[in-house]
Amino acid sequence: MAVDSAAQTKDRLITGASHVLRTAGYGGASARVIAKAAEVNSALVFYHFGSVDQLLLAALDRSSAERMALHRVTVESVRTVEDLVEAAEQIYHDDVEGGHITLFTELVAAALAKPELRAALTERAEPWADFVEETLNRVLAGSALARLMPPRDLANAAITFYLGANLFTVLDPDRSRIQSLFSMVRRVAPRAKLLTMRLPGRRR
Amino acid sequence: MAVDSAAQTKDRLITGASHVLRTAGYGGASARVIAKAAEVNSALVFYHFGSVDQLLLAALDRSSAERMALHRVTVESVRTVEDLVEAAEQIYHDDVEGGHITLFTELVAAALAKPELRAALTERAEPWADFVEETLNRVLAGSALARLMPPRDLANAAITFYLGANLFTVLDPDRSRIQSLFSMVRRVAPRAKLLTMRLPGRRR
Amino acid sequence: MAVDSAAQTKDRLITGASHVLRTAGYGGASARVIAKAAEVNSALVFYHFGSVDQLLLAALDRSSAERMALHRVTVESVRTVEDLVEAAEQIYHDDVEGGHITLFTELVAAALAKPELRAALTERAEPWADFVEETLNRVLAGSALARLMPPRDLANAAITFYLGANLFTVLDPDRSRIQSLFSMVRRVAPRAKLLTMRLPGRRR
Amino acid sequence: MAVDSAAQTKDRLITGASHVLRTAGYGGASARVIAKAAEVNSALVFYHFGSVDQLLLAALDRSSAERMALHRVTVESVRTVEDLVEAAEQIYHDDVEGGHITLFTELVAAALAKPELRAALTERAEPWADFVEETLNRVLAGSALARLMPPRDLANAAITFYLGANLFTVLDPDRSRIQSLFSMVRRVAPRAKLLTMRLPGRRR
DNA sequence: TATGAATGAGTTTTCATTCAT
DNA sequence: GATGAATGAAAACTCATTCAT
Repeated sequence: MAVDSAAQTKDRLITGASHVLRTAGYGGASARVIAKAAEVNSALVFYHFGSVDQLLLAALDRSSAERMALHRVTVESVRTVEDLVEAAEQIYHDDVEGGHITLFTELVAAALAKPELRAALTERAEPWADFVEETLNRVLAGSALARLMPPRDLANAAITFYLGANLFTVLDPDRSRIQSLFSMVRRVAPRAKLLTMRLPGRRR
Repeated sequence: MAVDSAAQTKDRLITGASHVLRTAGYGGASARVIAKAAEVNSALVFYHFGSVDQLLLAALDRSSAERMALHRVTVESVRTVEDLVEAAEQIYHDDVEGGHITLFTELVAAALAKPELRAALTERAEPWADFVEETLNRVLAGSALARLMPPRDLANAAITFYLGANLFTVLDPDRSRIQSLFSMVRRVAPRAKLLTMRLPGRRR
Repeated sequence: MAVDSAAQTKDRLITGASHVLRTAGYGGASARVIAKAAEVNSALVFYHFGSVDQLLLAALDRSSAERMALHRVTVESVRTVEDLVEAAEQIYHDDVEGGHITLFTELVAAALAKPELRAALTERAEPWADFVEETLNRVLAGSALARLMPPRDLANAAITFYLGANLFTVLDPDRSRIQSLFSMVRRVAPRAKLLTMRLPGRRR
Repeated sequence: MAVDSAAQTKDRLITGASHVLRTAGYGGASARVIAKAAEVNSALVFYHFGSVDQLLLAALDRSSAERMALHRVTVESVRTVEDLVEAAEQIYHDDVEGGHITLFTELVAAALAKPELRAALTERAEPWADFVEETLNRVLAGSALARLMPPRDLANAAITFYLGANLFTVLDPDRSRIQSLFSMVRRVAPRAKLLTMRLPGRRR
C-alpha cells in the first residue's frame, strides 16, 4: 500500500463510504465498516477526513458532482412540460438506480437528529434547488403557469418530493405505486402545457 | 416503583420512546436512553416490548391513533378543494407541532437499511393511505379531476410529500420555503376547483 | 391453570428441564427457557425447586429412575461375557437415543467448575456404580477375570467410559468411530470369556 | 500498557483464558473475566481474537502444542505394553496436573450444545488420534493384539476414556478410584503383552 | 502517510432471583 | 399455588477516536 498516493486512499474511502451508506444506511456507516469496504486502515478515516460524518459528506459531494453533470445533459433539450416530466422521470430513475438518492436521503434523515450536520446539507442542497429552478425557468418563464406556480416554489416542491420518494420505497416495495404516480403526472402534463402557451404579442 | 402497574410502566416507556425518537432520532433511541427518559429500569424495555424496535413501533401506534382521531375531525367538514388544501395545511401543521410526523419519518428512514422493519411500517401506513383516499373521494368523486388524478394516486403522492416534508425541514430551517409552498397551493386551488364542478344533468 | 395440581406443575417443569438440558446444554438451561418449554411461569422454578440447579438435578433423578428400571430388565438375563457386551451396547444405545446420557454428562461437566454441584452428583452416581458392579459380579464372580479385574474397578471404568462416550460424539459426528469400537469389543469378548470358565471342583 | 506489543497482549489473554477456563469452566469464561485475569482491556479480546470462542480455541492450541511436545518425549522410548501403560499413566498425570485435560474437556462439553464449535474441535482432536495411533502401532504392529484390537480403535477408545476421566474426577474427589483403575491396568498389562510376542519365523 | 494497538463508553439482550398480589 | 412485574448485574460485541511508531 506504500505506492498508494494519498489521493488514491481518499478515493477508496469515499467509494467505500458511498457503498456502505447506500447498503447499510447512516446507522451502519461506521469508520470500521467503511474502512473494511475500502480495504484500508480505519484510522485513515480520521487522518484524511477528520470524522466519519465528514467522510460521508465527501461521498455525497462526489455523488452530487456526478449527478449534476449527468442531469445537466438530461435536461439540456427540455423545452415543454411534457419534456420536463419525462426528464424528471429519467432523473429519478437514474438516481434510484445509482443509489445516489439514498446517499442524500440518509444524510438528510440523519441531520434531523444531528443539528451539526444541517448547515452542511443546506449548503449542498442549494445548487440543486438552483438547478431545478433554472430548468423550470427555461420552460415556464413568462407563462401563466409560472405566475401561478413560481419556479422557486416548484423547485422546493420537487426536492421535497424527491426526498420523500426515496422513503416511500419502504412502503412501496414493488415500486408499483410510484410508477402509477408518474403515469398520472404524464397524463396531466398536456393540460398544464396549455398554461405555458404564450399568446401572440405577449413576448417577454 | 413496585406499585406501578404494568400499564403505567408501558405507558411511561412509550412516552419516553416518543420523546427520544423525536429529539434524538432512531440512531439515538437506545433502550438505555429511552428507559432513562421514562425513569424506568432499562431491562423493562425488553420485558414489556421484547425489543427496542417493537417499543418504537408501539410509540408510533399510539401517536397514529391520536392523530387519526384528531385529523378525522379536521377533515369532517371538508367539501371543496379549497377546504382540502386548508385541511392539509392544518394537518401538516399539527403533525409538525406535535412531532408526530418525525416519529413516522424516523422509522421509515430506519427501515431503508433495516428490512425487518418494513413489513411493520407498510402495515401501519395502510390506514393512512385509506384515510387520505376516502377524504379525497368525498371531495372529488365523479369529477373530471378524479378521472385525471385518481384519489389513490393522489393519496400516495400526499404520503410521499408528507415524508419528504419532514426531511425538508433540515433544508428549510425557518420554514419559509414550506410556507411559500403552501401559499402557492392555496393560490392554485380555485383553479383546480373548476374541474370538480359537476355539470347539470351529469349526476352520478 | 387453577386446576393444575402442584404435582402436575412440577412434572411439567421437570419435563421441560430434561428437554432443555438435552438440547441446549447446561449453559442454555435458564429458568426462563425451561419455564417457557414447560409453558409455566418462570417464578415457579424457584417456588417449587428453590433454584435452577435443583430443578436440573430433579430432572436427572427422574431420568435415572426410568433408566435404572429399564436397564435392570436389560441386564436380568445376562450370564456370559458376550451377554454383557451385548447388554452394554444396548444400554448405551438406549441412553443415547433417550438423551439420558446427555443429562448426566452435562451436569457432571457443569460440576467441574461448580463445586457445589459435586456432592449431589457423587451421591447420584453411587447407585449406578453399584448396579454395574452387581451385574459384573453375577457374571464374573469367582472367575480368574474377576481376580485380575475387580468388578468395582471395571464399574468405574465403565462409568468413565460412559461419560467420555457422550463427549466423544462431538468428535465423531457420524458415530462410525464408536460403532467400530463396539465391534472390536464384541470380537474380543469370546477371548475374555475363557477367563471366566470355572474349572471343575473349583466351585465357590 | 502502550509499550506492550501485540504479541505480549495476545499472550496474556491466552494465559488468562487458560486459567479461567480451567478454574471457572466454559460457562465462566467470559471476555470480561478473562480480560481481568489478563489485566487487559476487555475489548482487546475481540480486537485480537474476534470472539471469546476463538480466544478459548487459541488457548487450547497453545496447550496442545505444549502437551504434544512433552508427550512425544514421554512416549519416545516406549517399546512394550508395560511401557505403554506407564506412559499413559504419566501422560494422564501430567495433563491433570497441568490442567490441560480440562481445557480440552470443557471445550468439547461446550460443543455438545454449540454446534459451531464442533468443526474446530474435530480438527484439533485429529493430531491426537494420530499420535496415539502411531504410538500404539510402534508397540503392536504385526502382533496378534493389533489384529484383535486395531490401533485406530484403541486410539479412539483412549480419547474417549481420556475425556471421561476428566469428568470422572467429579465423582472421584480423592482420585482413589482412578488410581485403583490404573493399578488394575498395570496388573493386566503383562498378560496382554503375551499377545504382542512375535513367534519365530513370523516376521513381517 | 499509514498502521495497528489500545481504550472506555456504548449497544442489545438475558440472567437468577424477589416480591406484592 | 401461581402470576407477572421488577431489578441490577452480566453477557458478547462495536463504537469513534487517539497515539506511538
